[in-house]
Amino acid sequence: MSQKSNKVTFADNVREVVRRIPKGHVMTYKEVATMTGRPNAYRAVGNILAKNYDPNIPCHRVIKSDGKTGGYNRGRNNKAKMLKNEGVL
DNA sequence: CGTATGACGTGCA
DNA sequence: GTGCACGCCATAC
Repeated sequence: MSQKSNKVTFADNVREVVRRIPKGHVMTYKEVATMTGRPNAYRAVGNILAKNYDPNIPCHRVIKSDGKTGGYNRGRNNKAKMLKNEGVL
């Protein structure tokens, strides 16, 4: 645990948090930022995901505070559709 | 080290 | 209700 010699950067934290999001649940960038400890760094959160979106990370479960899907793969793909497919209204 | 960028958020007109 | 501009944080170059 605890990252000893491993440098945990904001990106690592964000990825971990996003990966912890259960199916049928979505979080806003601000929420994720708050979970990482930087409630005002929602900007960095989007930046991290934007540059380091992994296939194991449901970044599509991360939406905007407006309830909009925001973006996924540098685009909009069918984020809203896939979310609905998972059980997110 | 400084600048630029980015999948955002909020406020105001 | 919609559109524009500014602000914030971290990473990359």
